Amino acid sequence: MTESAPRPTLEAVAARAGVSRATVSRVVNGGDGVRRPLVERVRRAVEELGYVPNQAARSLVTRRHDAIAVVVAEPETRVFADPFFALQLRGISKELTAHDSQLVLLLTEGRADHARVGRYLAGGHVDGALVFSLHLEDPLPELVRRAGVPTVFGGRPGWGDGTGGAVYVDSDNRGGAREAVRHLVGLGRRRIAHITGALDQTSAVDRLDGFRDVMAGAAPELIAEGDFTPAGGERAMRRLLERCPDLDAVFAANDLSASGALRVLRALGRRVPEDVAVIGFDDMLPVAEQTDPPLTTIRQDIEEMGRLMARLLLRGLDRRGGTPDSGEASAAAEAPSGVVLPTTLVRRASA
Amino acid sequence: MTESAPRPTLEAVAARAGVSRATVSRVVNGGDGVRRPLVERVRRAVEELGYVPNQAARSLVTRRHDAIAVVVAEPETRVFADPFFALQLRGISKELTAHDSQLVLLLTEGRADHARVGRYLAGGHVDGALVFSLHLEDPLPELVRRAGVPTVFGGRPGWGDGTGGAVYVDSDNRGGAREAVRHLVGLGRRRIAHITGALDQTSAVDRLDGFRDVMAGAAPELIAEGDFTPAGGERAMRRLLERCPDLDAVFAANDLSASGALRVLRALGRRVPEDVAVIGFDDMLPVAEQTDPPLTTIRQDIEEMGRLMARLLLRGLDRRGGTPDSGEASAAAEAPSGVVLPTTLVRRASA
DNA sequence: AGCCCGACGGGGAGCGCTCTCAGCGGGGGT
DNA sequence: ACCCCCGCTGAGAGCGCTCCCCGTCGGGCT
Repeated sequence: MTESAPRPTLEAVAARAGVSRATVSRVVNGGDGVRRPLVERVRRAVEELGYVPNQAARSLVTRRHDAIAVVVAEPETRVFADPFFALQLRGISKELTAHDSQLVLLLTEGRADHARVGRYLAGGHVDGALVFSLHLEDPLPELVRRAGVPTVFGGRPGWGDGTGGAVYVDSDNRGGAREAVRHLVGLGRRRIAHITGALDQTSAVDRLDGFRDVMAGAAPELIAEGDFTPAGGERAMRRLLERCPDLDAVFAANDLSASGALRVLRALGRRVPEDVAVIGFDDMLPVAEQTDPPLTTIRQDIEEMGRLMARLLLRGLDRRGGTPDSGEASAAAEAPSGVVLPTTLVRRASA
Repeated sequence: MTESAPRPTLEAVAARAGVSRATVSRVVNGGDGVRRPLVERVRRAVEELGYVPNQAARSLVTRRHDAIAVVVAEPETRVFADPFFALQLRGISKELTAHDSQLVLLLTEGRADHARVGRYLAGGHVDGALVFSLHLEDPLPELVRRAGVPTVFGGRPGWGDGTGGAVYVDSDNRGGAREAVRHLVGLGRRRIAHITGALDQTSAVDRLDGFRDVMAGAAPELIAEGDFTPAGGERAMRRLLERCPDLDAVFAANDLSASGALRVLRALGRRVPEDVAVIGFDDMLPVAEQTDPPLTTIRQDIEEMGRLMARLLLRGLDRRGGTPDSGEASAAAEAPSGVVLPTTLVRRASA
C-alpha cells in the first residue's frame, strides 16, 4: 500500500544497526574486514528495513554500472524469424546473471537508431557492449570504437582477416561448411550445389568459402545466391534445378533456406534424399526437425556463443578494473582476438 | 585513443560557455527559460566538449531512470523456440525508443531467479515493468506488486475474472478460438476435435473455452491435452485418432501443436484437408507457412501487443509523474485494466 | 522619467553512496 | 608487564546532477 514510503537508505540501516554508514556499506559489499557480530547485526537491519542499495548513487561514485548493452542490428525481420537471437540472449543472460550484471537491450533499425545507440553507449550507461548481426559496411563497429566502450562482437566483424583487433566470438562457419560438403561427398554425391546466405554477412561468405574448399573446381552454376530465408531458398533451388537438372545434392547456407529448397524439390518430384541429398546449417530445431524429411544439418551451439561472448566481455572488464591504467582497449588487448566455436554434423534423414 | 580522458561535466560546459551550471542544465533539458543567444552558446560548448549527461547523477536526484524492465518468465525452453517473444520485444523496443527509454531485459528460470528479479525491481532501477509468460501460481505478479513497481502484464494474469485489477494486454484467445471452430463448422465439419495448449496458461484455457463455446455438447474424448509443442501435438493427435477415428477436423491451440498433428495425420494416411481439416493458432510464420499443407490459422498481432503494453505503461508513468500524489497504482487505477486485441482468420490450405 | 513587477540567471544544498584516512583498541611478542 | 603493530570502525569529503530560492536586470505602465 504505502509504496510511496521512501526507500530506506544506508543511513537508516546504519542508525538501526548502531554502526556507521561505512560499516553498512562494507557489509553490503561483501562484508570483508568487518567483525562477525557486526555483520550479523547489519544484515538483520538490512533485512528488517528491506534495504536495497540505490544503484544510481553507487554508480555515481564507482563509475561502474553492472550493466552491459546488447546491441542487435536488425535491418531485416529475419533476425526475428529465427530463435537464434533468443538463444544467444539466453546464454548471455545466464552469464550476466551469474556476474550480477544487467542486460540492456538495444534494438536498432535504420540510421537514426545508430545515432541513438552511439549516444547511449558514449553516455557511459553501461560497462560494455555485445554487438550482433553485423552486415557489410555496418557503422556499428566504428560507433562503439568511438564510444570507447569495451565490446565483444557476435560473429566476425569486418571482412578478410583484418578484424581490426576486435574481440569476437564466431562459429566455425567455414569448417562446418566443409564438413557438410564432405558428408555429401562421402554419400557418393558428385554434383553438389550450394545455396548461399545473404552475402553481406561474414557467416554466409565463410560458408561459401567452406563449400569451395571442398568443391574446388565446382562449376559456378552450382552456386546460387540466397538470403537465409525459405523464400530465398526456394528461388535459389529453382534456379539451380534449371541450370543443373542433374544435381544430386544441395548444401544450403542455413536450415531456413534448406526448408525452402526441400519444398521445391518435392514439388518437382525429386525424392530426398534418394535423388537429391539436402543438408542445412544451424540445426535450428523447430525448423530442422519439422521438415519432411527431417533435415541433416550442421549444429552450432548458439547459447554457448552468447555465454562465451558475455564471459569474454566480463573478464575483460574485470581485468580493466584491476589495473585501471591498462586502460583503453584492455578487453581487446591480450584476449584472444577471435574465438571460434566448433560445429557438429547432425544426421537426420535428408542426407 | 584517450578514452580514459575524464568525461566533461556540467561544470566544464558551464565554464566554457561562461554561464552557471544551472543554465547548462536547463539548456540540456530542453532549454526553456533561457534566452536564445545563451542557448546557442551552451549548445556549442556541449558540442565542442562532447558532453553527455551522467545518467547516474541525474537519476540520483530525479528518481527517474528512463528505463523499464521486461521480465520474461521462462521455465520452459518453449518460449524461446518461437518468435513470439522476439516479436513482442521488438514492439516494446520501438515504443520505448520513441519515448527515450531503455529496455532492461530480465530472463528468469526457476525460483532463485525470482528472488533476484524481485530484488532488482524493488531496488528502484527502473520506472516500470512489463511481465510476460505467466503460468498458474506464478509468483511474479505478487513479486512486482510487493516491489511497488508499475507493471503491465502480457497475457491475462490470474484466473477466472479476478485479474486483481492488474493492467494487461492480451489477445482475444477465446474469440479467436470461436472463430477457428466456426470456420471448421462452416466447412461442414461435425466431428471437431481440440488439442489444448499447456493448461497452466490462461491463453490455453481461454482457447479451450472458445472451443467449448461453439461445440457446446462436444464429447470429452474430442479434447486432448497438449502443451503447445509439436511433440505434444503429435501425442494428442494420436490419442484423438484412437478415441475418435471418425473425427473430421482438429483445432490445435497453436501452430506448433498443429504441425505435430499434421505429421501424425500424414503418417496415418489421412489427407488434409480432405479427410481432416486442421486449424492452428498464432500464425507463427516460419511454422504456419512451412507446413504441408500450409496451415490455416488464427493470427494475433504480436508486435502490436508488445507496443501496446509499453505504451500503456509509459502513459501510466507519465500520468503518475504529472500528479505525484495520485501516487501508487495510478497506472493500474484509471487505465482500462485489460486490453484485448482482436484476432483474424488466415486461410491457407489446411482448412 | 520613475516605479513596480516579472522573468531570467546564479548560488547552494543535497540525492545516496563509496572510499580514504585517521583513530582506537586488542593481541602478541619480547 | 609494556609496547608496538595491525585490523577494525567512524568521520567526512565528494561523485555530477537538479532544483529551489533569491538577487538582479529589463520592460512596461503611469
